[in-house]
Amino acid sequence: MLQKVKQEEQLLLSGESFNHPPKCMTIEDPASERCKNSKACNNKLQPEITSREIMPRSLELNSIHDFEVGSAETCSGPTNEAVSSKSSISESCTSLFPDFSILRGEICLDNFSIRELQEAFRTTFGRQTSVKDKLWLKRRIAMGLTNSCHVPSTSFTIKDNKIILSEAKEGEPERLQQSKNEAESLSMNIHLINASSQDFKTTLNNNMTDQQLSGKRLGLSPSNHDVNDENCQMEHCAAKRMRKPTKRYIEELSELETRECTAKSYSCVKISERSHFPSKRQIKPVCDGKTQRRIFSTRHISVGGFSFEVPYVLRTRRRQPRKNFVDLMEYNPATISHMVKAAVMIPALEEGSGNGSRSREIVSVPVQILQLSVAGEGDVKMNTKTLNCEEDLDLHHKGLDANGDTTYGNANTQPAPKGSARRKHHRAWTLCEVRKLVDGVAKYGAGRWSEIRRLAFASYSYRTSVDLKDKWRNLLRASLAQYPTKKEAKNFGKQTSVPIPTPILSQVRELAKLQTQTGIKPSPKKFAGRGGRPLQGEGSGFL
DNA sequence: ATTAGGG
DNA sequence: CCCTAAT
Repeated sequence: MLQKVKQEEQLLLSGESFNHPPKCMTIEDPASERCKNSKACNNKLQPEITSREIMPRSLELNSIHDFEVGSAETCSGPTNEAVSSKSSISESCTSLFPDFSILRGEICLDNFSIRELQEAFRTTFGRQTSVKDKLWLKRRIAMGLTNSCHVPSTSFTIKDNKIILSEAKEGEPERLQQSKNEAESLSMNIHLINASSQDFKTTLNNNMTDQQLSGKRLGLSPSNHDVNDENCQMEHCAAKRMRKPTKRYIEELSELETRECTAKSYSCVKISERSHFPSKRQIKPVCDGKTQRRIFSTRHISVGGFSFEVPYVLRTRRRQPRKNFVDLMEYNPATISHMVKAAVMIPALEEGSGNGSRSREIVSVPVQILQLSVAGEGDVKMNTKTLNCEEDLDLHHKGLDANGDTTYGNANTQPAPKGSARRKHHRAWTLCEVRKLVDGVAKYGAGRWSEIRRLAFASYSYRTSVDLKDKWRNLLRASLAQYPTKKEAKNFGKQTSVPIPTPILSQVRELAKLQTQTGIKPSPKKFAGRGGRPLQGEGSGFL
């Protein structure tokens, strides 16, 4: 019986044109025999649909509803431009009954040739497509028509991987009450593979006709494992409410898209063309002036209505995506010349926010003037003018120190985006800082890092207590390691970082010894090296 | 949030 | 410096 019906349907389909109502071909129940003739079906449908005109527009207006109402009112009216503008499809749209063929998604689109599908795609999305994949086109069109559809469903359920449409007669309001038997009669052979199909468990809004339902369902059932990534994105955008993507998500997306865009000649532009944002993916490689090698590149991505600029470098970072060119510049100073503008325009995110969030107790905030001067082939010298840096005068001759100290400090006039992660790749410890640290340890004791930071590092907002602890550990190591070898003189000239003066190291040793003695922490083996070598100024009174 | 410790 | 566990 079923076969028979289907065969009939096939026949009808082959004979009929696109405006064949899908309901008639999906009917599996003998109860639907009344619809054997598609014309009859359509004729029946018409009064019902026109009666829908009174459907309140304000009631959950979405694209589909708009569309439906428009179709119902006047078939070629201005409201349903999607229909009326279709070249081949619109032919079937007479003034007598609305054309729901488009809404029928796969079923009716099945009959389209690729060219027609492309045309439909064009009128749906307002742009051309060169895709020849029929399936893809169908799904795209259906998706486009159901995009952002909210599916307020009250009259169909899912059962046995089928969407069971609850509908009594065509368009009767009491279809909500109809018998299950009748409901089964209209069950669609739509398999919802997606686990989210449970979401459809609710029933559809009773304002919808079965045709509309079928259209929606076709659009919404993400049952195809499409290979196309962008298509999947599109689907998700349409099927779910988008949530603001997390940083991690952006990163991963970045990774994915990088692969995608490098592997094949990407055609991803077309996704976002209709977006509100100018979010055509832009690839902006930054090349080294000399080697012309790509160092990094960024491009815009738009996810769920949010536009981001994501450097490809992010792929290598597992967290805390780099937002700041400064970070990159630290590693690729040669690229600075290409990014001076960016460097000037981009605020120092980390310090800006760090100051605000972490150190309220800042007594004196050094005001700096950041000057970028491009010299030669990308060699940039950072000149920081520190107006208020106490006790650092002895270091000013070292560009590195001054640089590491406050270069990216508080000079930003732009508001620092909040929540920007503290990302300090490398900020060399200045002698000043080391002294302060040692002083703090001497005063407050090792281990009370937060206190030291608060009291002794008030003006160094970028040093956290963890930093202090780490530095102290390193100092300790250095002091212990360096002491027996006594070859610090050799390292002195080579080290790029600040060579820690011997007195300080000795002092560190002393302090360490002291700490262990008074010690909360019994770890004598660490400081097994006998501490006695007397040095100038080594006494604890010095700092 | 702070600290300690491994990486 | 980063990360994480422990507190």
